[in-house]
Amino acid sequence: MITSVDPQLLQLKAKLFRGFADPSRLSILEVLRSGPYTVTEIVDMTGLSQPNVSNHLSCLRDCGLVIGEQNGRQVYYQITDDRVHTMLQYGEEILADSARGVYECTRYTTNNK
Amino acid sequence: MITSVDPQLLQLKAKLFRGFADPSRLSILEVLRSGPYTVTEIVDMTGLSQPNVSNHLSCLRDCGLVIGEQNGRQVYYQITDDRVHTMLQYGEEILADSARGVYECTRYTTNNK
DNA sequence: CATATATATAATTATATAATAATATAACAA
DNA sequence: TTGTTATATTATTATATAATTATATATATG
Repeated sequence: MITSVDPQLLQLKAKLFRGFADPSRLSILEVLRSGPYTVTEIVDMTGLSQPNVSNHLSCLRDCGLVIGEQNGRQVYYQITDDRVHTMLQYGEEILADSARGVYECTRYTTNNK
Repeated sequence: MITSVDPQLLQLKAKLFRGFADPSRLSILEVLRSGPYTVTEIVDMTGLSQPNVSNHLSCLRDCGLVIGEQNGRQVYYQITDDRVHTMLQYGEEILADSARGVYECTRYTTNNK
């Protein structure tokens, strides 16, 4: 066994990607793709409950994917990093391509049923 | 409520990102970053059990992140798409930066305790 | 053919986590 | 102060999922 990678780093990285790995959090990130919004705005735009949005936002904060800035009693959340945008974009593209891939697969592969 | 995004697409995207969102799968992807390997090789390199690796590989296949090519009784797995490499890379970078960000945060922000 | 090897699958169990309901905190307004 | 709004937190429950054990399948070899 050649465990090449630090288990703690793996845990951290997995946690980071978990930020993207839930439909509710993705819908929040999709909203934030177009700019900063308050929690209430996110609640309205996603249709998720307020505590649910707050919980997911705290998860996204912990993952380092978004930051919240308090302004009076509102908190404006935004995506921290352009790479987050890129990853969301790549996610879409890979999905589109792998859907196409599945289709092509039925034409070109030899050993599937 | 302005549900801007198709829930089914969200599910699919979340599923795609789930591929990256587990330490065991990440360790498999890390192995595959350096090229195609058989299941047995991945088992040896990660220290995970064979059925566990097979299960995770089937998950990664479903997510469209890897493909397996059968060669005799071995199956060589490889990453499907360069964007997968990039996303792994970005994951690392965001992690590094957010760690740095947390540090900088204590110096530059005004409204945190 | 019988046996060994490589991989996959199924069933089970333990754990993690998403959603909900209820409540708390904090900022503002009357 | 009291009430209201915005957000966060906590506890609970239901569900999803990772790991394990055992077994199945499929490919090779003698």
